[in-house]
Amino acid sequence: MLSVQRRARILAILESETAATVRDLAQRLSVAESTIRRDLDKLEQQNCLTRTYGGAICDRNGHDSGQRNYDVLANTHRHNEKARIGERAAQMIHDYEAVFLDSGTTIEAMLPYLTDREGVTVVTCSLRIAMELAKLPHVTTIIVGGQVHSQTLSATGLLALRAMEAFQLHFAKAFIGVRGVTAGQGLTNRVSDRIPVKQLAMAQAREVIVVADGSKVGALAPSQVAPLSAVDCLITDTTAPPGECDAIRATGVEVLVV
Amino acid sequence: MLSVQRRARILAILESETAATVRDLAQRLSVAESTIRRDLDKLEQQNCLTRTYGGAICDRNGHDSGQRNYDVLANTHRHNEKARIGERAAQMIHDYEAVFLDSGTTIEAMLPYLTDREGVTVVTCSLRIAMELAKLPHVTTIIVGGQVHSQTLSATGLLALRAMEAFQLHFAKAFIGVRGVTAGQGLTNRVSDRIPVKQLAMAQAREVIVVADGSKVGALAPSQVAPLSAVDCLITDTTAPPGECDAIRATGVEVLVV
DNA sequence: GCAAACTCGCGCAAGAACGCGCATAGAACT
DNA sequence: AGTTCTATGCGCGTTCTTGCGCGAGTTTGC
Repeated sequence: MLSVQRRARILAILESETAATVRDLAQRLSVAESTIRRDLDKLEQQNCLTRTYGGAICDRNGHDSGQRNYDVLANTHRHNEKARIGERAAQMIHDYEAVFLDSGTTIEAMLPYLTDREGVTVVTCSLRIAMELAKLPHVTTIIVGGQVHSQTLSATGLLALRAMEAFQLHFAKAFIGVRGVTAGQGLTNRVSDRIPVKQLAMAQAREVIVVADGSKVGALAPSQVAPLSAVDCLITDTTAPPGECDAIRATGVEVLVV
Repeated sequence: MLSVQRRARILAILESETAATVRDLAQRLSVAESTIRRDLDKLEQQNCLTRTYGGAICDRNGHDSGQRNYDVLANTHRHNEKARIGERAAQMIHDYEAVFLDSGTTIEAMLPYLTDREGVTVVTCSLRIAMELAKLPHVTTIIVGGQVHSQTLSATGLLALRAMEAFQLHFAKAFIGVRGVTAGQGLTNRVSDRIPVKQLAMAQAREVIVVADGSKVGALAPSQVAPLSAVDCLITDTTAPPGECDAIRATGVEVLVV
């Protein structure tokens, strides 16, 4: 076996098991422990893993590890809810459609359920979503340009608007994530130059679908993104206050509780 | 059997099995190991594969983890050279400058040396570079929009051109990576819709810096990106053929060998 | 807080792979 | 027929990888 192959296997093992000991790797690959140590050193130099005493841990998602920690911390107890919302939202994307995907963890929860789509065109402002989708062979992925927002890793600002205008894109559906949804104030969000991007995407879409976990329903954020009249469908989970769901439904928005 | 037939079989084997040893290839093709080594050298020159100690791995790999493997495996023995090129190139970026960074592993090697810059604006078509740079607080990162190329994870095509035009950006310096640099044919690359993006970035830059490891110097790829007259500086390593370096220097390009 | 067990880094030696020069064989050209 | 050129195989010195042993450093458990 080539040394590069052995290193690739080490990475593969680490990726699937997150961590491994030097001894275990040496046994599984039938080489001396010192060889494994040398391999781990080299791979660490290339930022592929992080060396620890007695083994190594995976660096996969190195760039988004901070974000991922954030995700994990913020959403541990809601993980199942988000996955269900993502699955339901993904069902609304049909083969050969063009859709817009906003940035955000709830939108990202759709990605695992898009692997079998054919001929779908996805436009997104999220670098993370774009990188994930680029793996799928039957999906055309288009990233919106613009200034990169370091927290959300998405394209924002005036340049993003200009890029979207220059692309002259139209979507069958736009999937939007927000911080708050209420019957009275509609969609609200933190003050951010990501808001105009959401607005433009909604304007260019035939159908607007908002995804929001239960904690967002009835919540109010400082800046209004759009009134509910601009929304066709809201997908949320069973932790959403039923009263608010009914009130939103009364404005003509289809509310799906999963 | 003709030598070209044998090389074609080597490529076929590599493509289906990703990697192979010199010994294995010699046995399967019934020739001496030295012959296989010569074949692998030639095929590497043509960027068809990447030589490793004891064998070779395939360059053209499927999507999935192909890119990652390519990065990790292909650059093991060149790691130091690339890092040196990256360091030297990064030195050319000064505080409060606006620069364009192309996609590619050699360009990515610049990133570790940009952590202490102040007020730099970086425009890039590479999702990976954009994600890395977004971590840096004192750097403004702008991603070019467009269709995402799955192998390189970069924005390409007509949409990328439109985005760059809409942004109306100008750069102090553009850092470009290519597959081949020769005194006669200038910059050459694989046929790809990434080429117009490189060309536009070069046109918008006051100074064009090409980064290319030694294997690219004197190498020829099928499609011309630009003549050398469009280039101000070439940064390469000591493995570059000195004769070609001199010939490139004679055309007025500053050649830095690190 | 200390000892035992474990892990690490380093140097060394054996074996594998490499590059290079040279000789041979066949093809192409004169 | 002779010459030149290219491709191939072989031998040899060099370089690289790997495994092992040992002293030093680190973790664990009492």
